[in-house]
Amino acid sequence: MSTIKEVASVAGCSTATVSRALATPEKVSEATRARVARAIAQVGYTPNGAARNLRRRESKTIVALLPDISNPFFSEIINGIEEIAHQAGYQILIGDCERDPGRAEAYFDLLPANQADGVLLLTADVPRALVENARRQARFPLVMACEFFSDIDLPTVTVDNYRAACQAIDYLVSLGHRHIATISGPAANPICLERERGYRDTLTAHGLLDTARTQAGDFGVHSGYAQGLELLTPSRHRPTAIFCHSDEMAIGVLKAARQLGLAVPKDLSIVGFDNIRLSEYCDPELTTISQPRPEIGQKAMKLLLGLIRDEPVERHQVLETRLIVRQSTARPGAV
Amino acid sequence: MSTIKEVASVAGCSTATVSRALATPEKVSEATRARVARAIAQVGYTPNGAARNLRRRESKTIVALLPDISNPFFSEIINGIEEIAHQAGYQILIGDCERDPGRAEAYFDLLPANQADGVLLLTADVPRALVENARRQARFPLVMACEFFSDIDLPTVTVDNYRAACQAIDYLVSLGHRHIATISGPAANPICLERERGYRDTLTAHGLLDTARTQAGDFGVHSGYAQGLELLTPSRHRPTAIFCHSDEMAIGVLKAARQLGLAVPKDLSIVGFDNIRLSEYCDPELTTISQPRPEIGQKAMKLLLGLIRDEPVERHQVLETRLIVRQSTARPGAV
DNA sequence: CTCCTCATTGTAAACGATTGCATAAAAGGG
DNA sequence: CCCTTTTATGCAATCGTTTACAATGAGGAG
Repeated sequence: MSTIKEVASVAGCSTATVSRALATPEKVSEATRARVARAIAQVGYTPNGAARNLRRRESKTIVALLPDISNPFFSEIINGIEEIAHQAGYQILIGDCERDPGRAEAYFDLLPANQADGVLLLTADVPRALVENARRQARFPLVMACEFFSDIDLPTVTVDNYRAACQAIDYLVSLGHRHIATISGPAANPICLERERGYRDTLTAHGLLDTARTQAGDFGVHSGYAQGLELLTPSRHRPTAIFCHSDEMAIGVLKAARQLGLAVPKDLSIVGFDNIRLSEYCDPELTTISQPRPEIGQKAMKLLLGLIRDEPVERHQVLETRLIVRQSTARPGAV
Repeated sequence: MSTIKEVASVAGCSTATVSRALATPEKVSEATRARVARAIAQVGYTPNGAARNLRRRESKTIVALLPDISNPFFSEIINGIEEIAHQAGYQILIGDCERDPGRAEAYFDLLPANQADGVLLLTADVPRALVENARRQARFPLVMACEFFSDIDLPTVTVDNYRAACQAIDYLVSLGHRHIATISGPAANPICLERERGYRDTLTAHGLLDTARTQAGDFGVHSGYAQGLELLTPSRHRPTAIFCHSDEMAIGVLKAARQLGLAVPKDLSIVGFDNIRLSEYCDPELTTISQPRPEIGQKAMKLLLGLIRDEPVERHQVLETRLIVRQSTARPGAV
């Protein structure tokens, strides 16, 4: 509540000196610095952020836009983001956009309003006009992580979704599976398209393309369950393995299989994606593809900082995934 | 990037009029309002938030402090908070404090810095000095949700943890269980103490107090697993039912039971807490206590808004829980 | 002793909005 | 037609910092 003026008068110096004592202590004499420190403690001074932001024309805040806070997949990415952000003195405003696209716009508007210095976009599901508009502005540091736009070249941090899918499918084929289905995320999602491409290319390489079958979900556990029922309901060609684009959906499939009396992995192998914490605690434990989530967050934040500071940056960073084999996969029919 | 001055000059009026056209349109003539609107569109004006915050002495931002973002339990509460907050034109800064208490302090410091107008505390695990200090300040709107301090009277929104526990234990006793153990959250946590009290009182009421046994976890799935193993490893008095203070821990117990060859619910009944989404997708589906999460968030945010606006408020709000019976509970030994 | 440099501090002008007060014009009342 | 009220607008101070620039004094070089 007290201002820099009061500190200055108590310390017996000008406000400029107080300001410098805080921002650039090396420019202030030892003695003055001490007096200022004492005065600050005495009056209980906290610099007014709004005034500082106004004057400095920066907010030390960045916006992280998520498709869905409640998806546990994102929380560890956020942790990575926060770690780097706080080190650099930035705050994070987390925005959830799932409900309506108006939300996203409100968050983007914080940038010209000097309420945010950059945007970290963790979803491609925002009105593209926003993004295109942003790119046109001179100062609008924007980084995408995890997802991306296939036709707009933005700085990105992603994993190699194509290769990850190839790896999963290769593994299933090597176990002897010949009917491998996929439950993907939203059909138009670029990362899902990449994974789908990996899936189909790998099947093709093994001469199995004609058995390909994909259902689109939404990454959520319920859609996994629903699409799982769809795929597994008795038919001529019931798949013996399902590759899911998220662990949550894989857990949904687990329930569908249980309900239909199919044993996992004996009658059905399942591969998930993300390696969320609970994937080790379901029954059977999930074979899945692990993404380096904290690292994605860290790299994305570092990239954004680079853009904000106008430093040269590596605009496209691709991180490694890892196939983690647990108990939800086996040779078809094996005990 | 353009300022109110440019708008004013284009619209041919003073900055005061532009400001009023935006903030209190009814005080500006129809014609001027239109000219201003056109000018704004023409120069692409967005009001500078920092300047506004400085002048208005408010930030339209509130801080929500969580123990752990990655806990799915909180995300729906956040949704409730956001809903109300956005309606009222507020932004939410989500703070994760788990790692170190310094974090919490940094967030609290935003208030005197005019960077936040209030704090929504979703954890009691912050240095109490912060809270006590906050209470002493004149303007420091602070609301607790879910958790609370037993010895500091702050405005709160909670559920009746005592009654919820009673209900769960009553139900287990009514099924015929005589050895009911508990896996609680952190031992010193007030809500856990409440639940523990409900647990013990109910056992006492049924003359079963001597069979009480509690292990402390940390709400996380791994601690449920570890404490589950502890409780279930063969001994003279293996419990036939376990009441867990979170669904995640219940899922951990499920794994422990599986590993020890115990069938749920035949050999062991399990009751969780929170009714997270995945509780319906594990095997067996979890009997649990549902908390009205979005409503907790909404009520807490409304309460905080009331405090910010200096309106009369209901300082302590208690919401209802509901026991949801699914398949993880049964009569002991029943098929 | 003079001049220059450097370290330290102060002065005052921004930053971009909001708003109390004053003023002018229009409307209403008698 | 004059006086009062209302409506619409402008003027200018203000919010609390930061920072370019100027000023001061001390110390060193010549």
